Amino acid sequence: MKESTSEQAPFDPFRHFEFLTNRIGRLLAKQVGGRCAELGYHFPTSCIGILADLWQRDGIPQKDLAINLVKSKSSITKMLDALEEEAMISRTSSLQDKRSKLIYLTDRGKHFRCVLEASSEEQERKGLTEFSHQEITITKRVLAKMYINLVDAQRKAQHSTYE
Amino acid sequence: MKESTSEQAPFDPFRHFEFLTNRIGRLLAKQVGGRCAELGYHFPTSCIGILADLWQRDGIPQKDLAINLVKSKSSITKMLDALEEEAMISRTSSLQDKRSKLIYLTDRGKHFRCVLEASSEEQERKGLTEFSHQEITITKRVLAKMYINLVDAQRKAQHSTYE
DNA sequence: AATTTTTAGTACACTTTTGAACTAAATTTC
DNA sequence: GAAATTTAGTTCAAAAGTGTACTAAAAATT
Repeated sequence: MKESTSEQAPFDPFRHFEFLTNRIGRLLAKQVGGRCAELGYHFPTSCIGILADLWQRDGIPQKDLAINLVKSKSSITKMLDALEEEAMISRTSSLQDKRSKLIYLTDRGKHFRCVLEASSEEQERKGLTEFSHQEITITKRVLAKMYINLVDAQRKAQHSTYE
Repeated sequence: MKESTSEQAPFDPFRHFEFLTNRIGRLLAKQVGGRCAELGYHFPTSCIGILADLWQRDGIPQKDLAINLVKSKSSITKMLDALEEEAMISRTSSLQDKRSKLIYLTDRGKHFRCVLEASSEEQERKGLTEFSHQEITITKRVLAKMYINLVDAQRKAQHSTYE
């Protein structure tokens, strides 16, 4: 079993979060995007991330979306254009801060949540049969915390002057 | 605790793998990309995924890279152009199958692994202090299996005639 | 063994995403 | 409280990624 040569052990991308999350993220996005297209919703797949944030809390400014979704603010602008086109969201200028625009879901945008959640849960049931409930709970908790930590670091880094 | 109104419970993106993996994937990619740039390597961040696969097994054809990385074959062509430019890999026509090109790491490409792995492990140590060894092991195992299942499904779907 | 079909990779047009420059509003500094 | 700095969002050019059409080779069909 043991190699006594000077050869380096083979690299295992599956042991590294950066590769695992990245690839799984794209694979799942593809799945979700495919299902949405079938259901007749026509906006770029990545826009669903914006809706996810709005389902959690409505009426947030674009800069928050950019930070949470890990996208540039110009990307968010374009994605919102697409979502507005499809009547999923509306932009309203904030009264407190006239620079800022608050993003709200339309009824269509709210309804879409039910559609997606249903198909999403079914997909997850199918895909995660090999794992125990506990394993899945732990995995989600670890990932959720990882995400919060990373986003937080990102948010802070934005304000500091990069060395 | 219980809501007796007809209001829907707030959506929690953190409970869904598609959002968690996608966002964490992009956050980690940003980190890794930043570190590589600092070290003087100048190719698009996503190209590191190609190197990761080659570190695991050298001399594989482009189609395998496309499937494993969840990218189109045209993307892989462009990424390999960039990596070749930076002298990280070389393309060799396969003798068995003259259509196919096998991708090999150069010495520079092999060496880069050590550079990245070192900085990657340090980063992970810092980022995962709150979790037990067991939690991390479970999370990685679940993700690794998820990835294998998803990629496999993808590979099969390619061969079937899409309804 | 000639013809058809499939497969691996490239080329190019098109979409998505980004970075840099810009506008307008808010905040800070003096 | 006027001037300088920072911040939120848009615009536009450029980069990264994809889909379609293509070439050449392999495999399957006849």
